[in-house]
Amino acid sequence: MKEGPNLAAVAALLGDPARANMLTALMDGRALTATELAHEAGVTLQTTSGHLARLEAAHLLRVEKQGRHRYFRLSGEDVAEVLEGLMGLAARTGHLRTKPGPKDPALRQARVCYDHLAGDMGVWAFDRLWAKGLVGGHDRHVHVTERGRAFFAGFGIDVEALAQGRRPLCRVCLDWSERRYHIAGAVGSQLLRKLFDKGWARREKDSRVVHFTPKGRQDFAKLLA
Amino acid sequence: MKEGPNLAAVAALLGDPARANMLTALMDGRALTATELAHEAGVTLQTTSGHLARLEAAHLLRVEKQGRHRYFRLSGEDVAEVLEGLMGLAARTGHLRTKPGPKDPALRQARVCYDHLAGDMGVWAFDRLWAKGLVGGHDRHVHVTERGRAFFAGFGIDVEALAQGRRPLCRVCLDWSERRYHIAGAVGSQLLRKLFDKGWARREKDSRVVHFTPKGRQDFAKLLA
DNA sequence: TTCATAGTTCGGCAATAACCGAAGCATGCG
DNA sequence: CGCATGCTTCGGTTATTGCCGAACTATGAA
Repeated sequence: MKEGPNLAAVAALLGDPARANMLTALMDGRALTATELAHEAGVTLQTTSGHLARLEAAHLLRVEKQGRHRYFRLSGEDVAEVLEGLMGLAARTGHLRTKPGPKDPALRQARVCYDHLAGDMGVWAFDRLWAKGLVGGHDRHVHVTERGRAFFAGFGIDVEALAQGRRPLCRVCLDWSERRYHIAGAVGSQLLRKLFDKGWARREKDSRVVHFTPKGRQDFAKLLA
Repeated sequence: MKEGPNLAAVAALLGDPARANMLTALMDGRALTATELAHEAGVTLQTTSGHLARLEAAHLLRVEKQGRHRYFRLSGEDVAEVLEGLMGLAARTGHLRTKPGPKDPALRQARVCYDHLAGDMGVWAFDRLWAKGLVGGHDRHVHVTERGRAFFAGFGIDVEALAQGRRPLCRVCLDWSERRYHIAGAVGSQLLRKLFDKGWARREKDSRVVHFTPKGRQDFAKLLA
């Protein structure tokens, strides 16, 4: 009758508005304190505390103690991926939160997803990497090609070194606004970092929105032309 | 504070055990009736009805009406993908369920659906009829062609006579094990009857299972070759 | 028409759990 | 030390919602 793991328990955790708000706030990969998350969720601190305990028990969050603060962050990229997927389903049903807020277009254009680039720009970048034969594979199993290694090296990303880490080198992540894949994994993470380092883009404060400078956009386009 | 679509509403839908069981049962892409889903979920039909209405309203399910049955299926691959992702998170926490149960292979191969042939054999027969140009049309509106009339006459089925009756001459029926169409309607009914009359197949007692004799299978294959 | 099956709607009950106030620890600072 | 801050635990209230029995509608078969 029933097959596979019990998804209901996890989904129920994500299904509470307060918890969902907290997780959404953590989608950008930052670590936030319980007090900050309480504010995000719009509930009192003691309520938040209970929620966070449950999320941590389910291994959806990791916590880092630091003095009298406790910093919470998503436990991994896979959590962010599922959250993005759920947003995709929600967006499809027209269940937009309220109306598309003022930040919505910016969010659709470029945003942080965990620690890599999402939105229109993220999907475009993945498309170009693929078209240029810098990443390859089929379905969702993606890898960096030989030519890709050279390309990333030229961009200041040492793929060989990343490959030593435990983290999957290259993954894809489904984009809720574009309904297509963008690049994730260690390479995706480094790619976004380089965009910031080079001054091509910067993060909006307290938001997932990523702003490209005019020149940055131009250079990025040229890079992947 | 809040960015992006409201994932809580969708996640809450997936977070109920009964609904999660229904969705899990639909994960393989088949279409199931409300009664079957009620059984899967372990709740009564009226409870199921409410759940299905909500899932459909959220566009997580699509429904196909067929006679007095309503066949539900996942609305798309993206839904299945999110469910998979949630199972992944659940599995990570060690929330495994009971083992998968054994299926009934005979039922999948050939069975009675009302009064016509379903299962692997039923879908195969419809494919052949279609490929040979004996039935035609598009989408779900199917009719017997001129050549088809001659073919069925040769098999002992008088299409002209059947056309006099109130019952639709030729319909298609969605197959739950193959999740494709097989032939139904008056012609489908007569076809199955002829299979029994000719001794090519027989019904298992108190079951929907249909057993073909070796010779019957051979002759049927030759007929539609 | 009459009967059977598939599914929906309605109403009330019961269990869950989200919420907050208040009190209790723990850490850091002066 | 005393005090403030960050967070957790406890208890009781409240709102939600999942559930089923019963009655109702719709389709099909005889």
